[in-house]
Amino acid sequence: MLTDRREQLLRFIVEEHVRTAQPVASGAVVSRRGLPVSPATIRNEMARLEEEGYIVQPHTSAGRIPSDRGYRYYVEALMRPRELPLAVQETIRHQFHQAAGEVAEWAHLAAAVLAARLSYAAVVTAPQAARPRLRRLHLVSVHDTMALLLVVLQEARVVQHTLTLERPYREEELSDVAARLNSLYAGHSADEIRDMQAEHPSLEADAVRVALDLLDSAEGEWFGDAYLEGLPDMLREPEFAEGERILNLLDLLEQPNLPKAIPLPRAGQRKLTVIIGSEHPHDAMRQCSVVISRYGGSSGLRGTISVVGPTRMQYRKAVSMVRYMDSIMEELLEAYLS
Amino acid sequence: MLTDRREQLLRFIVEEHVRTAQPVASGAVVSRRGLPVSPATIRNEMARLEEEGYIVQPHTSAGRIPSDRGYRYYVEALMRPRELPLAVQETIRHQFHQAAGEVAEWAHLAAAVLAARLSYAAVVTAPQAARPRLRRLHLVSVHDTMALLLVVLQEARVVQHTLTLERPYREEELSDVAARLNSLYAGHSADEIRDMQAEHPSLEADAVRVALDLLDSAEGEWFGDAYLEGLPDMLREPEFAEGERILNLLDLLEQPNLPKAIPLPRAGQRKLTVIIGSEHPHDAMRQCSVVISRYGGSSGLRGTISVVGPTRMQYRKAVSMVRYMDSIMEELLEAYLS
DNA sequence: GGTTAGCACTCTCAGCCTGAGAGTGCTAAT
DNA sequence: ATTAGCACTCTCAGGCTGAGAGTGCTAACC
Repeated sequence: MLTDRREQLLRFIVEEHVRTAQPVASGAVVSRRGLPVSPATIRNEMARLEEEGYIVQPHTSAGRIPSDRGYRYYVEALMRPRELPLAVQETIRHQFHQAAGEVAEWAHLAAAVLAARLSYAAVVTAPQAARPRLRRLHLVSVHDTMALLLVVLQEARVVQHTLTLERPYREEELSDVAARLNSLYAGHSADEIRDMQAEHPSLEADAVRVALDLLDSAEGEWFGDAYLEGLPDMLREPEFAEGERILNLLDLLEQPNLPKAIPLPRAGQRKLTVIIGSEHPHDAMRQCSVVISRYGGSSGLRGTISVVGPTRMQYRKAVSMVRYMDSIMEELLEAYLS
Repeated sequence: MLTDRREQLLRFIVEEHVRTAQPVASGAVVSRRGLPVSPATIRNEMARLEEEGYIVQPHTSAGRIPSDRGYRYYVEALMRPRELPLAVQETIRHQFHQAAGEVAEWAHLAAAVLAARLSYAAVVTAPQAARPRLRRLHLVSVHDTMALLLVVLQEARVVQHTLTLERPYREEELSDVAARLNSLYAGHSADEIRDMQAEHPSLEADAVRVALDLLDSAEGEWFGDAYLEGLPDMLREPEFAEGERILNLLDLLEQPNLPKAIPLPRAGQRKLTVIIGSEHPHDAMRQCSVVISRYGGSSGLRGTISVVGPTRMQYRKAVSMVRYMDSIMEELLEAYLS
């Protein structure tokens, strides 16, 4: 445990460094806080904090900056999370009211709002059933020998695939096929459908096979519907000034790589998790911190909300923003998809 | 017009500079080509090319690099475009055979192939009707007071929106509504539907209104369905080493800004267009060249294929790749959507 | 014990100079 | 028209320097 004064000092160093992106010097601590002690005293305390690994010196004649361990201590013990101001809550809520026209749009908007308010990158995944269920399917003719199969999942997500027809079908025939399959399978998961073991004539069999494939590939929490916003904002932070770093992160944060970059917190863990710098499994992320939260669950639908910034992140603001977006997504789920 | 020897020289300078990313020196020209003249002769010729604006010297003691005007001359007169080797054509064709399951996937795959083969960024837009037409619509219940409206466009693209219901509807009621609207409106454009001026009861009216909105917003060639691949590859070219440049391009090439970055060639222009460096309207693109082509048209469906790279681009390869992808997209359109 | 004044020490950073190397332009001869 | 020869210009990496920042240590102090 740290003494009270050292905690205060660590807090100040973290917050000051986050603000200025510069090392914090002993003199600056005294003058900026009007303390009744001399810089030398602060230096002694700093030396102790450094011994214990909470802060480091970039070089001999620089001030101190927090280490990842220091940030961790700050997040755990010193941060004092705060609710978002009511006015901000109102504004955000209003934005969602305007645009709540579509489910995937929720996630997109959530990411955009997070990114805009924090100037970091934000990733939000659309709500997804842990075990995807078929809500309804449709067949639409697009060509003599081709039909479009639309699969609407429980969570109002639509996935599609084309089917090759072995003979031309009229639009009504296709509707009939879809209706028949719906009456059998609507509301069921892939496994349940497989268990039914029904025999189908050719086109129906094709449709069922493809629908099952689509259901299967809709499983897994990350894939398919993650919205990333604000990446350039984050990359403008001074720690990423070097081109090579930008490119590494760019590679890593492209859609298909997201799961590698941001590991999902285990289901058992508490709702909101912070991953700081060297705690990341992936090298390129070692200069970043992530605040991530899972929403949903009660309704069977889940998703994640996360913010990616430099380790020198405004943790308090990021945490309260993520918490709030989480609650908004929960509400929307509750209201529209239960 | 340039003398024959000066043309040869310009061609060599362009191709050598593209290969090495370095200024080309008079000595290098002689030794790398085994010419029976001395470097001094080359220098005299270079001085002439420079006077006429085809090449420039980064500084007094450097070799020459092509100016934008030099690249332009190269593209117009010296490049000798070539068909893609048959083996490559085969491989690519094969990839499309494998994955031709979905229309939007064509565009995505085309972008991915271009990016991978050229190591530049590629943008391909999915085929879109100039005047969008409704192929079919569907209504799916997702909640007591909410339904999902699916609008399938002529080109087998699906757009969706949710409707708020003023009372609960059964699934069959929704199907009936959709069926009625389909029998009236399937195959028509937004304007035609508006002209019919039909009166509808509440839910139907809502559905029609939203469907019209969706049809309207599906208009315009750029918006909605552009696939961008390979951006990091391009940004690794040495001309973009500086972080600030990367960020500017990153901002500009994000989905919503694409139309600003890559202006569409006018319909009247010839099929394939090359835009070189300073010819770009947008500042941040002045170090880039774009090879862009429009595909489709005959079937009423259109889209664009483009490659974005540094001005120091492998124009010949880029042009032949874009040409070939264009022909592939045409074929697919012809085969599946006519 | 904790605190502090004083000071030597270390390190970075920007500016400047330097020599090597690259490649040119010019001149005069062919 | 070509070219050998040479002076010239410019970049680049390396080394040096002085200013500035901030520290750690010591010895004195409360």
